[in-house]
Amino acid sequence: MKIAEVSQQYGLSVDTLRYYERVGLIPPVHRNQGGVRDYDELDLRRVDFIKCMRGAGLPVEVLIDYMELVQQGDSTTEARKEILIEQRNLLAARMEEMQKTLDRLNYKIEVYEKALLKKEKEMVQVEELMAGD
Amino acid sequence: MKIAEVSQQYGLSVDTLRYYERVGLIPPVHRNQGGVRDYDELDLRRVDFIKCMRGAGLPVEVLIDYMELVQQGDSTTEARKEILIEQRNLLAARMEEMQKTLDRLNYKIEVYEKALLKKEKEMVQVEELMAGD
DNA sequence: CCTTGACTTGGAGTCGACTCCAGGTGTTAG
DNA sequence: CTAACACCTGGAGTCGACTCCAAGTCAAGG
Repeated sequence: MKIAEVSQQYGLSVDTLRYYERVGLIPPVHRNQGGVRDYDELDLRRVDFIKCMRGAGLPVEVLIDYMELVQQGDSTTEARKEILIEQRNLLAARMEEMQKTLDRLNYKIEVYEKALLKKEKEMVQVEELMAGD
Repeated sequence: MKIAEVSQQYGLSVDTLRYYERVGLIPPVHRNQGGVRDYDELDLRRVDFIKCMRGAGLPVEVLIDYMELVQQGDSTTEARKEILIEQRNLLAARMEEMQKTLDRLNYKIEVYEKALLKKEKEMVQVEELMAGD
């Protein structure tokens, strides 16, 4: 699969895909004779993983470290697990914070809704008054 | 309350507090005779609100627009509500994405845990073999 | 009176994460 | 044979959100 198609499928720009590879977020992608990237199954799974992790805000640097360990093989399993655990905990913490913000937004929206309803009622009253009945 | 204390209490740097005010995220804070900021109750509530919203990743620009509407008074209630609804929806969407990532991280961590356990068992077996009993 | 320390401003610098560009190559269609 | 097109590279530019700095002011203590 060539880069344009991958870009389409995963919603990442071709620039971003090349950038990810350049900085080591994704190990060198398979190329055809002409030097053109031709993503295989494994490459795609990596793109998917990185897209997912980046989408949740995990820092590029951390993911680079992680992918480097993956490349180094079985001896790094423990270290990799530690990275994932730390990032999982950070992510959970961020989500809790966001939940509080979400609650606060919902509350404020409710308040606005009530205020708008009240305003509307008043308008009706004014109309009635002006209509004189 | 002076800026250093606000910074302490809310965990925002004094630079950030001044920056927020400069760009209009927080309306001009009350000053004492010497021109030194002296945050009152209302200022603090605004700091708290902005800190909360920024903490969840709402863009500074959107919040500036929102705060501007707040300053403009009651006629902007509807518009403000619309902003909050949109941001609430975006936030909820981001949280869903993050939940998927969280699940994926948890799954991967489990896999690593199992792999490490297996490795350990093998080590024990090797030890037993080498001990010869 | 002078120093110290917390404050002020305007403006420049940094950081993370892309995003864009110029100039070059390789394959396919006319 | 050449034009069009999708790809390539290295490097520069952009963007959002701070963060830092120099130079100045003011209030309190020695």
